[in-house]
Amino acid sequence: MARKQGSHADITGPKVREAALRLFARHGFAAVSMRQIAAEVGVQAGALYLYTPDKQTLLFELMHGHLAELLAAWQAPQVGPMAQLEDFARHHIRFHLDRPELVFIAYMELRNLEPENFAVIERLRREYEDRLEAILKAGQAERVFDLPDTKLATMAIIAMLTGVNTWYREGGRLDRDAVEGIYWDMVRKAVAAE
Amino acid sequence: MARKQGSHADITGPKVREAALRLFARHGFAAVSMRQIAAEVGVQAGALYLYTPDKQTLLFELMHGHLAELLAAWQAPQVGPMAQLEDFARHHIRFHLDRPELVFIAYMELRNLEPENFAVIERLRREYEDRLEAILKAGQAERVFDLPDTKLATMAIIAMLTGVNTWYREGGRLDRDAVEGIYWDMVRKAVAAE
DNA sequence: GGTTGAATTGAACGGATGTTCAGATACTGT
DNA sequence: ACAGTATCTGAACATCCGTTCAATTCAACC
Repeated sequence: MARKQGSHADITGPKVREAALRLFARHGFAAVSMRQIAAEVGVQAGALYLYTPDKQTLLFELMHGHLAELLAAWQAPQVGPMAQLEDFARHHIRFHLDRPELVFIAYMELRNLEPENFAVIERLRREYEDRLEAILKAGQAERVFDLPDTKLATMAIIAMLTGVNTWYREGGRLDRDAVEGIYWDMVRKAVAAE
Repeated sequence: MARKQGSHADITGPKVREAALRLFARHGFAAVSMRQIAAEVGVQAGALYLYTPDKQTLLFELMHGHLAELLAAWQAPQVGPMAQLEDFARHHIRFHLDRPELVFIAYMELRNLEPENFAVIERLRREYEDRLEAILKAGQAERVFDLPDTKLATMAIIAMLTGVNTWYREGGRLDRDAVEGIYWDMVRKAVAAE
């Protein structure tokens, strides 16, 4: 037996990535075997190697795609620093709540990347942080913000916003818009000139 | 050969936990083998089972010990909510910066806990969150704080404070006291009544 | 209708996994 | 000097791992 009816590369390919995403997020990269991924796709383990050169690349491409999309999805609007920061904060929450599994993997599986791949991912993450810091610096210069250290504020804000993913569940007490508003309120106050 | 000179349980036992801590933090629970831990201790894999019933328990006890110590190490001082919050924030940063490996494991390896162990750990974590929320609620009642949602503020503050561990490195641009002060400043402003 | 080639199987590779345990060793108390 | 026991080794267990590849099957094209 080989090749069941109607099976094609353009169907199996995405299914492999989706299965890997789901399983890596749930059990962790190291704890998931190629055979488990194959079973989820409905295929034998050997067939996976038509779609990825190896397990490591499967992980790397999930992370890389995620960060590339994150960077592509947002550009600072042509407004003042306060409005830019609000746009950034709201967009960050929305984008991350839409992709909980990718976010989880991108944070948790960094140590399972080979050094070369790790460097690529870290560069992209740094790029994202730099965008936020640029806003904070601009606001600091205009005395709209009052921050003792823009780099620390950058890290603090990103940690705080990404933290939403650890507790938010669909259908809970608050919907996304409400969460967005409440978090923006805290960010705004934390950075504002008094 | 067996039992080298001067080896005793009260030496090997802690060494096993230390090796597991170091290796789990660096490579992740699933990626570390009992043989690797044994090699780090300087012993054969079989000997580990004199000190732990299995690998899972080794992980659970590291996490449990960490959270038990976290809860034991801090009690709210008999002062107003603002001073309590400052004490909490500063203590949180200090405590977490002192134990980066335990903190890392306690956040990253939750999914590798068996359901029963997971429930225990989650209960302790929840207890810690509740302490912070109690402060926020008290401050809200006294109108010292102005928060649209104390539960979200709790999660936001903890995420922000714990985030320090992801970037802080000894000997960097800022020392612990400076970081503590800067973060407390942001927390204070974020929750303060305007 | 026969040929070609993409898609997949299933077996195999060497090696690693967590855990158990009989046997060997060295320290402790008498 | 001897016995007893705590500590550890080294081999074994069954099972899993990531990856490769010849053989097979099916769909599309001529």
